[in-house]
Amino acid sequence: MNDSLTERIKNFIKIVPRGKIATYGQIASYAGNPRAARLVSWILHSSSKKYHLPWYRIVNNKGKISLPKGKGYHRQKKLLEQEGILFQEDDVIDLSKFKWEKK
DNA sequence: TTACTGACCTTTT
DNA sequence: AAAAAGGCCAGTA
Repeated sequence: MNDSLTERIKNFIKIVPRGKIATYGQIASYAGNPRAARLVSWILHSSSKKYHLPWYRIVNNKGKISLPKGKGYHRQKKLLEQEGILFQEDDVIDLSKFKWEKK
C-alpha cells in the first residue's frame, strides 16, 4: 500500500510546509513519476474530502490556482493568503519565492 | 461489470 | 516554434 504511487503522493502533499506551495508535477515527480500529475489532482479530490490534506497548497505549474472561480478558487486563494503567500496582480504566485523544494 | 473522467505535466509530432 | 497525444490511478456512473 505504501509503495503505491498514490500513497507516496498523499505523503508528499502532507509534508508541504505552511507558507509554501507545490505544483502537481513537482509532487508527482518527487513521488517517482513525473507524469502522474493527474493523479495528484484526483487525489486531492478524493483524499482531501476524507483526510485533512492541505489541498490548497497545490497549484499548477504557472503558479496559478487551478480551480475555476466559483468552485473554490476564492477559498483557496484566501487560505493561501492566510499562510502568507502573496499573489501578484494576475493572481499568480511567484513560484521562485513560494515554491517548496524537497529537502 | 466495463468505461470514462479528473483542480495536470511531459514527451512527441 | 507551437500543437497534439500519452500517461498515471482510483472513484464514479
